[in-house]
Amino acid sequence: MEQEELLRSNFYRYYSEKAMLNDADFEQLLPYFEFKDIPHNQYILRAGEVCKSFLFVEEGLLQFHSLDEKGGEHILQFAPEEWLVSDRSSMYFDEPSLHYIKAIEPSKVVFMHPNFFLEAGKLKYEFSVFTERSLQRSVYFLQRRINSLLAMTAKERYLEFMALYPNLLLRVPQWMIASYLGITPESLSRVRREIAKDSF
Amino acid sequence: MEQEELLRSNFYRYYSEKAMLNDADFEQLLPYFEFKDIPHNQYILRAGEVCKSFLFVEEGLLQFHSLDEKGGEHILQFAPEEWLVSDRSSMYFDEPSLHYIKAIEPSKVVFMHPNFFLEAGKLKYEFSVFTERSLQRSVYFLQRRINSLLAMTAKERYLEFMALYPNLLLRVPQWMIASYLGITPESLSRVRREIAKDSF
DNA sequence: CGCGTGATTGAAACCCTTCAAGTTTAGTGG
DNA sequence: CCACTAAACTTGAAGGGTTTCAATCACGCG
Repeated sequence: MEQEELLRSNFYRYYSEKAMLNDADFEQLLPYFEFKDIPHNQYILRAGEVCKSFLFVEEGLLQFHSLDEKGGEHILQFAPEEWLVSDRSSMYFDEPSLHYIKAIEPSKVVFMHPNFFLEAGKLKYEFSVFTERSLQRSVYFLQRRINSLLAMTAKERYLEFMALYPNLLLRVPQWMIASYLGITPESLSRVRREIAKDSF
Repeated sequence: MEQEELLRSNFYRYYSEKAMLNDADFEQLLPYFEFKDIPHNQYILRAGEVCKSFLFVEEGLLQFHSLDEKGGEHILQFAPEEWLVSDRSSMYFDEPSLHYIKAIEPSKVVFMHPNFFLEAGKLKYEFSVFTERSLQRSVYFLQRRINSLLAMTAKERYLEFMALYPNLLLRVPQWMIASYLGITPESLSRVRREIAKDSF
């Protein structure tokens, strides 16, 4: 890719701001990342494959999901611009993934080789700190989600979703949000009617 | 504590086996950990407090849970012998916890100061690798749990629980397992009857 | 226009909860 | 060792929330 394109990217801006990587660092790291365009509905990872990259979403929107034996799709995570997604455990333990990663908008994605993190950590200590923080934060969000699924009704979970991800409400079809919340599209439709009624 | 007691502990055996720490290393790390006896039903962490330690369960059984506004208890994790538990995000981001940690058996617990991990990592590279692995694994289990809550019925979740934690079945009252599964004790009772019926 | 996808609505079925009994179990003190 | 008690577990009936299936509506696009 063009040097100039890199400098303009969210990817560059994100890691230079958050983790203090500079031009020279990116130069060094060139072997460990690659920009790719992913068309709408294209899979990046399928169950059974071993996940080989961390994905940074430069543009667009990805989803991370599983399929049950009846073919039902269960969305574990949405990843819009500036989000990282991957199947950490498949990658880390070199085991076949149980999950899928798919572009639900035409997307530009940075594929980061696992060594990207190792090498970037060597270049800047701040990078390791930032990476560690990200991992801790993702544990926090996972726990919070479990707590919501254990303790809240569908309506409460939807209200929480609206508060946490207001930007996704506009971009993601309702049936996908329903899948994320663990309910059917029909139920979500009724929940929304309830909420609309409440606000009078 | 006695030197000899340390050498006999699960804590010592665990980290010497898994992370290659030796006697001299433990000597160095003495300022960063402390054994405590926790009686049955005593809290180690309450919502609103900032979590200050990682806990290694030497003996006994801890639970990590939240309370909803109606006083309902929702168990996020059980921690039997040789398990680590803490509120990572409260600790890492120095924020008040939303959770509770309580001994549900008389327990012996090793309180590990956050610097334990920093210092142990300096002493043995294997320790950092092992710690990183543990964190990745815990992300894996959290994701798996979310997937179960999204995709499975109560019965399926209980069968999964039996397969994953057979030893806890004997030690934990059913109403706590129900809380972990996100159902009422009555429902779990009926689920169990169903399963018993199936096996004829 | 006609088609396909997503959203809504209705009715019945299902799963799970709630509340209110019982029953069993484990622990305690006499 | 038994009797008593409290806690845990079970069971039933009624109710609520969600799903399922089918039909309808709304919209964007060739």
